[in-house]
Amino acid sequence: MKIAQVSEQYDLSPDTLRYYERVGLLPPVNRNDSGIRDYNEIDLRRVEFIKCMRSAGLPIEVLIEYVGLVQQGDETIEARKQILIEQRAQLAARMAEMQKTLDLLDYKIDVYEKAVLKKE
Amino acid sequence: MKIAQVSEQYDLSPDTLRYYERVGLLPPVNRNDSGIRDYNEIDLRRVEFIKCMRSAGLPIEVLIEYVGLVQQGDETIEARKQILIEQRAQLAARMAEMQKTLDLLDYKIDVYEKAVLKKE
DNA sequence: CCTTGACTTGGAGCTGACTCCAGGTGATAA
DNA sequence: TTATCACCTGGAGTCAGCTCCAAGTCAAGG
Repeated sequence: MKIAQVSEQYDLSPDTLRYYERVGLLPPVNRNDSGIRDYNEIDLRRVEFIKCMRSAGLPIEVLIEYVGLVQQGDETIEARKQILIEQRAQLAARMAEMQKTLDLLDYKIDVYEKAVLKKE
Repeated sequence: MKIAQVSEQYDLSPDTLRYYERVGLLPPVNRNDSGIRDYNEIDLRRVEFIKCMRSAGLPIEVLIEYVGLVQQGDETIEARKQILIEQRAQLAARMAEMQKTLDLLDYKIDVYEKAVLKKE
């Protein structure tokens, strides 16, 4: 699968896909005889994983470390697990913050709604 | 209340507080005779609101627009409400994305946990 | 009187994460 | 054969949101 299709399928620009590869977030993708990237199933699963993690705000640096450990084999399972646990905790903390903001927004919207009704 | 105390109380750097004022996120704070900022109760409530919104990722530009409308009085209540509704929706969407990622992290952590147990 | 320390300003610099661009290659279509 | 098109590369540019800095002011303590 060429980069344009991957780009479309995962809604990531070709530049972003190449950027991910460049910084080591995605291990080098195989090329055809003309040097053009040909993404295989494994690459696609990686792209999907990265997209998911990035969409939740996990930093690229952390993900680079994680995929580096994956490349190194089973010795690194414990280290990988620790990274995920740490990131899970930070993610949960961010979500809790956001929930507070959501509650405040709901409250304020409600107040505005009542103000609008009163004016009418 | 001087900037250092506000900084401490809300865990925002003095530079950040001045930056918020500079870009119009915080209306100009009163100064004492020496030109030093003296935050009053209203300022503090604004700081708290901004901190809350920013911690959930609402863009500064949107918040500037919102506080601008607040300054303009009751005519803008409907517009303000619409901004909050829109931001609430985007926030909820981001949280839903994050929940998916959280679930995937939980699943992966569990898989790693089982892998560790098997090895022992 | 002089120093210290918290404050002021305008402006430059930084970080993370892309995003864009110029210049080049190779396969296909007219 | 020539033009079009998708792809390639290295490197520069962009954006949001701070963060830092130099140079200056002022009040209080020794």
